[in-house]
Amino acid sequence: MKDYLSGLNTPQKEAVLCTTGPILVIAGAGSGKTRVLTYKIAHLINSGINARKILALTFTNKAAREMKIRIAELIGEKEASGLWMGTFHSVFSKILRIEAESLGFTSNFTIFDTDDSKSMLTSIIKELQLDTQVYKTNEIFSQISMAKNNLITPNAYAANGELIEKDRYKKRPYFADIYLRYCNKCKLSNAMDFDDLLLNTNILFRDFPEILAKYQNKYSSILVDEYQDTNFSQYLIIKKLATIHKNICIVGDDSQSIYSFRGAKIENILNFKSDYPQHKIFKLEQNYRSSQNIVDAANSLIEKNKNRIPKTVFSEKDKGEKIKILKTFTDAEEGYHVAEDIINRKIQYSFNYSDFAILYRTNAQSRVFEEVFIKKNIPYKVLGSISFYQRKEIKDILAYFRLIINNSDEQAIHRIINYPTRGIGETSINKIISITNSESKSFWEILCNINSYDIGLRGKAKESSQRFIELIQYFSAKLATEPASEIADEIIKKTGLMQDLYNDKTPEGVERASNIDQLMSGIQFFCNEYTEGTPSLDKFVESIALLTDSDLSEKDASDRVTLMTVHSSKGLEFNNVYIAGAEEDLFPYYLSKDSLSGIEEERRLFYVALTRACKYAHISFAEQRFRFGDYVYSKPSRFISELDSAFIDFPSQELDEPDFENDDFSVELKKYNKFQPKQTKSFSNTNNNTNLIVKPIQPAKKLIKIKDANNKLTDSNVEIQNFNIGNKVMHERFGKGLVLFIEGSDSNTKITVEFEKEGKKNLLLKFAKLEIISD
DNA sequence: AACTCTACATTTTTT
DNA sequence: ATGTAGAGTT
Repeated sequence: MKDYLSGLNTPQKEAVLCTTGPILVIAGAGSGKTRVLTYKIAHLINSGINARKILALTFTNKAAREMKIRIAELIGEKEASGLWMGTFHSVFSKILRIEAESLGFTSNFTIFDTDDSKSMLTSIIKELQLDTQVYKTNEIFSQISMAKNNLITPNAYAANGELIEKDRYKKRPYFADIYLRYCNKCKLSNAMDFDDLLLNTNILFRDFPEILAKYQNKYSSILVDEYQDTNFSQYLIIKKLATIHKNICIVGDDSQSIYSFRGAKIENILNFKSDYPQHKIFKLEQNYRSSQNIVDAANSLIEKNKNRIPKTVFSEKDKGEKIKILKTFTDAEEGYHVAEDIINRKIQYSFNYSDFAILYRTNAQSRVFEEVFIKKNIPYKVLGSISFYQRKEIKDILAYFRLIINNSDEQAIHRIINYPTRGIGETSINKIISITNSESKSFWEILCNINSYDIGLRGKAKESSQRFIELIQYFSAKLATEPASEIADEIIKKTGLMQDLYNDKTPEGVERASNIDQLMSGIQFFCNEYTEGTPSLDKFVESIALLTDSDLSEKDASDRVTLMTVHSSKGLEFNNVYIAGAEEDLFPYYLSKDSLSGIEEERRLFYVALTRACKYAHISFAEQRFRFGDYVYSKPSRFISELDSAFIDFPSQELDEPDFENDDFSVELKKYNKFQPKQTKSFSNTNNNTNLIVKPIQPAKKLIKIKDANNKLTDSNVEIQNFNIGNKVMHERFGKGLVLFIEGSDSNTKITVEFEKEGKKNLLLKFAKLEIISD
């Protein structure tokens, strides 16, 4: 056994050695949080606690895996083997499989992924004949998700007058019906979505005290990582499990709470103290990752947040370089200069490409970097592109697997009942669905008893559905005895899927075929590694249901620059970090700007981005960015000016008053020659088709008002955000409209203007063509 | 059932 | 710009 305490500083050591009672570890960025957690678990086991009695919850599979390995290294594989460590979803899905019967599920229940949930919702909305423009699948989905994460079941929802009233106000009075129907369908499918894994755990613990007691006694120590990102549902599970022993250790950093859009409640960590009055707090404030400059700058930013636990993160590393701020004219140029900077630094300081990361707010921003990296021959990898398991060909095969494991899985049936084509068309499927609804039976059940119901399927459809059932049953019978690899092999042969794909010689077809190969070898690998009995297909599907993309693309050890969103960078570190697109409306993102909590979360996000850097941080923003097919002008992010200027390297006068009106466009335009005013574009997204007209009022320094087709000043619900023009322009509010001062332009100048229509944020970036008409 | 056309929206995503 | 979903066409 290693001396695992010697490598820890005082607060770390104290946190590790304190093994009983409620413990809150506030772990600043880079303060050795994972280290404390792993050492603490090792210490618990060393001090005689059976690993089986320890429950350690993480937020990613990756974090769980890495920690397990490190614990095994510390205390030996055997001692660590019984440890319950995993994500909330994986741990509680295991418990739910054990206890499934109590809730009316069977242990082979399917886990619906987001796509399954959404497509089920889409079909429900259509069945109820609701307006898809009002009942948008994505919005309904996230509303259901939020309800579930706050433990509001469909019945509780329907009984809650306030919620019902809100829906009525939002013109969506049927939301509760959709929600109820969705839950019923999931149940009929013997399926749970991601949120159900947590919700049903709560229901299980609420309705079956003896089951709750079993697990309360089982886990004598509970540890939770990334507590700031737990939602209410997770919070309550932990709270319930910890009531007996009260040995609960939560680790987190309120400053890094960036997942509220998924229901995470920063209050969980802020309220820990009042939840457990007898708690102890340990603050890890020494940052071992970043230079002083970076830590100090990040502190100066995060201090602007009101809602936080006070702490002072410090670094004892070198002062390091100041944070460099780069302003460019276009996004393309931003990419160019960043690439140059990477090349220079790589040579100057002998860095590897893998020492560099580019962090951005939105995935769409990766493009410009990819383009320039290709041109300049810089190797790179983009994280967070389409997931392997999201691909159609993979999902199709997985649907076969899922249906074989769980015949009730309606989403799986929909996917494959007519793939490959069997002549069971939409009409037949719709007939069955309507019976499914009236009889409250699963799709499969109806299909199996096709003669008992008045379905009216004609000869061919009936015959092929019979053969389809037999095919699935044939495989279902083999589940328990045959290894996954053999069944999978037979499936793709018997169904003709393989044939289809290998016959397709288009580049896409070849790629699809290779993806199938990859899946197959993945299954083979799973079977080879499996040690506890038969590596059956259901075990395989279970093992991948809760995986994400980042769990797969780990092994790539090649030397590349990493491109990813700030969100996915959490927990990682790089010697050189480039934060790109530090512009208002992009970072902070415009949809997050209307509330203080939104802005604070964006600020935390920026804080996370900055604190990924060990030695060097670089922030860039472009004045003009190609977005949604048009050029968009933006101002530098407020977060740049919030950074204490002592730690940054940027001409101060530009920083103080970042406003683009004062820039000389004509010079820039000449220099870059990239600016092309839009020729024509109608205000396409409005119903009333207003033609806006710009009218000069003064001849010398032209004062221009925006008027509508009736020659009236535009009313206040059209707000001009920004504009493009080939001349120097200034603008200011003028009553209901907006006044543009255009210097030296003649009356034929075309200009484009961005609008935001009240209540319709998604119109923010739509352009309208304006004409200048003379008096 | 496969194809083409059109309208539309456009964040972040540990599970 | 780009991707997708739904409608319409062959």
